[in-house]
Amino acid sequence: MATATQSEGSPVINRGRPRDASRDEALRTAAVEVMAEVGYRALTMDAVAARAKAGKATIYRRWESKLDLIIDTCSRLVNRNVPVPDTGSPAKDLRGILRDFSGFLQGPAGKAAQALVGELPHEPELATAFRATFLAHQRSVVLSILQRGVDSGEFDRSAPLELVAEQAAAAICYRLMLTGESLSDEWVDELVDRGLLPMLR
Amino acid sequence: MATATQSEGSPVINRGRPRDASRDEALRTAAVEVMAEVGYRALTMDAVAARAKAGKATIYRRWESKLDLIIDTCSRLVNRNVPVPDTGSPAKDLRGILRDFSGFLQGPAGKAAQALVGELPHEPELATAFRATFLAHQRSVVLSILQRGVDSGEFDRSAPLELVAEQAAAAICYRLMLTGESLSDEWVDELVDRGLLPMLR
Amino acid sequence: MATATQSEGSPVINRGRPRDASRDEALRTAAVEVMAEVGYRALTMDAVAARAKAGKATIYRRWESKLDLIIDTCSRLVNRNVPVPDTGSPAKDLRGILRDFSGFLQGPAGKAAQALVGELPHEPELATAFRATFLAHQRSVVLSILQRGVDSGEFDRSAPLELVAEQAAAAICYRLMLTGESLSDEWVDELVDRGLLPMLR
Amino acid sequence: MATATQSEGSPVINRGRPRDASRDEALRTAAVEVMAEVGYRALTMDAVAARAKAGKATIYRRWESKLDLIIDTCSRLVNRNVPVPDTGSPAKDLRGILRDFSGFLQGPAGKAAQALVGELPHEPELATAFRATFLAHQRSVVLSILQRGVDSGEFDRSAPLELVAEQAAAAICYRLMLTGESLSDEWVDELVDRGLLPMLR
DNA sequence: GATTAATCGAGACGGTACGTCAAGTCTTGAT
DNA sequence: ATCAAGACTTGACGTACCGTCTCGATTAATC
Repeated sequence: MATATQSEGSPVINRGRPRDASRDEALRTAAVEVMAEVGYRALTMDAVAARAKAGKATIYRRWESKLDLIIDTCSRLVNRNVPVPDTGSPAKDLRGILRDFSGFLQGPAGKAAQALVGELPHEPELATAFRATFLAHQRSVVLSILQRGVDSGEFDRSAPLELVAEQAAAAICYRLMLTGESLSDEWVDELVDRGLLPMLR
Repeated sequence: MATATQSEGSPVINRGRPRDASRDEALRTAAVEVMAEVGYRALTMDAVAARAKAGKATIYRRWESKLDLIIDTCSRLVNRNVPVPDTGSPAKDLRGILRDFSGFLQGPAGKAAQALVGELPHEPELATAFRATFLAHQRSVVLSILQRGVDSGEFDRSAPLELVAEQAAAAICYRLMLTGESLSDEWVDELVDRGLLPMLR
Repeated sequence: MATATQSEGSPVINRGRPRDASRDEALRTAAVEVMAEVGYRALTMDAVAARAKAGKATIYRRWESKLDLIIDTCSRLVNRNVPVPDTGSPAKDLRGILRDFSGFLQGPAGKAAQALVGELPHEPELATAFRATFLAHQRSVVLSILQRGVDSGEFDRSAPLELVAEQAAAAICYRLMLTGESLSDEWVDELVDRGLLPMLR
Repeated sequence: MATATQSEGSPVINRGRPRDASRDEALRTAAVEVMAEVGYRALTMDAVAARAKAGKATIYRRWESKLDLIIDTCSRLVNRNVPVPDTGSPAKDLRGILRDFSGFLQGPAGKAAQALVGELPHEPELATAFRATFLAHQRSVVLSILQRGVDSGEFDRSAPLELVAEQAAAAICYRLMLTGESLSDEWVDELVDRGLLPMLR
């Protein structure tokens, strides 16, 4: 999988005109816009290039394929700095972080994620990257909150934390991608109170 | 959305050679086979036509597009007669039906469903059909089992049945489509025992 | 090559519904009309069938192919009864018959003939039929007039009659099909007086 | 009608990769070959593309249609440098140039020309181009020889030169396209001696 | 300051699939 | 057996997109 900028400290000195970093930005922006408008399937490299007023070669110099472009673009959307709430109440923190995720996923990142799901079974690299970026971070954050609850004695020591984290993510993704219903704060609260907390005793 | 055979009792007399129903069958079979081999993205109408020894026009006479063909084909896969278990133990029934769903979704139908998810946001008709076929039936079956449990007093009267049914579907879909982990019977049992039953008291 | 009506005195008695002869007429009329409107290339069997309110099978029961239909249809246009003029003056008769041919060829028959020319090299049967119908009759009529002139002593005994007849036909076809200029009576007269008569002394 | 290469001195600067002129050549060569093998009707763009190892888009970038491709290709065949004979004897020159034309038209160019004739009535642009390329040059060359004969006093001053030139072309085209007889040198000589020279006194 | 080499936008290139259309055959119910 | 209607297979059509390539023109680091 290609990356937009070579980050290894190569001993080879770079001769010639260096890449214009502003093109990276313009291309990723264009990709997100086109993706949001027409979806993954109907997104064409020509359209992205045209929107960014770039040549197609400029795209392929940075990313190996349409899929690669989209994965990289979406990853950057996801890898933002989420301030993990720590109010002293794990239940409250859980509601907080899931509200945050829900809100975030109702934006372009959610649409992008959904567009990629259909490609996962036949694109192993994509699947790996997708799980590493979209799923892993969310999961670890939720798990840390759950663990904090166990440590403080608020949650049962023998509660299936992994399963709870998975159920939290599953509920959000199901609504987002399958039923298409909105991820309102009220719904998140009900999910936590009546769906997740019972699993934690 | 096109349907392969007009079923309404139309007052218009049917003139000309009627559609060859065996072609419907052959085309749907070919579509499933090709889909299973190469996935949705790489499935081509030419390939389906060739496999069914049919002309492309014969496909387009029945379905408007590749998507339409796949939706219809998959819907028929899903709408099978699931014998709803009734052992007297709602918990057992729940495990049974979810095991059944899980097994079924690990076959071609599951792959097909996943392939369609990415198209939902930009294809309202597809979304409607998808939810009506893939989701609604599963949901109603689960709900009927839950209700039986409430009626028999085994489940709490105030339990959030809708939410439980949603969580059951969400868990399965999340594993199937997002994490890609297998839907083993053991996992289903754990899901029911530690994820769903706690929500029912 | 098929003919529209079986003319051989077959001993086989005809069972079942006999062919509707009025359909022959309707189909030929439709063929001429469509041909005149869009030309040979763009003429479709569906269009002819639709115009004649007939089924395609009804056409193919009578003619083997599109080409066959057109050849047969055009032949009937050409094989009309031309009253060969005989005024006592062979030169006058020549002008008369060529004026007649010219006028006739500016109608649908001329368009049809032109449409067929492009097909001749790769359709030997068509070529044979074309020459037998479109060319042979015209030629024999002209030749008979020329011979009459020789017999009466008005034309030279050693004149190349075949060549003259060919030049007459060539001139008309060239204008009709190649240059597209009109075949006016004045032009025909000039052709005869300054082109053909000098060849006859 | 499209032309393969823009030749006007356009003020617009040429951006992007320029057309590969060698593809023009390869495509025209392929077109002539396929045309010679199967004729105009059976010539397919796919066949031409395959023979030239080109994509279909590369053809359609240069020519609007099959017809356009063939017209352009044939025009180049026709527009060769014919050395107009000048032996001092206009009659001899006339025989020479008509022998040359005849020989040339029995090759691929003649077949191509014939294929196009049937399209002329319904394709005004084609007709114009056809007349400008196939007919005009031939005609002017013949006329120049005739004029030379008039100037030298060998041909009558009041001879209908235009008509003679037209008859010459008509005779050749008629044999080539209509009767299909061969354009032998003997026949050309007879045409000149007994058909054309008598018109010139 | 001149040279060098990789960049840039633009768009042509071979290839593949698309969805449409026509030719000629076959199948229905009705006459 | 005929008729109109229209479904059927086959195969070409002209378009669109992918990923590569080639052009003239920048642009920065090296010489």
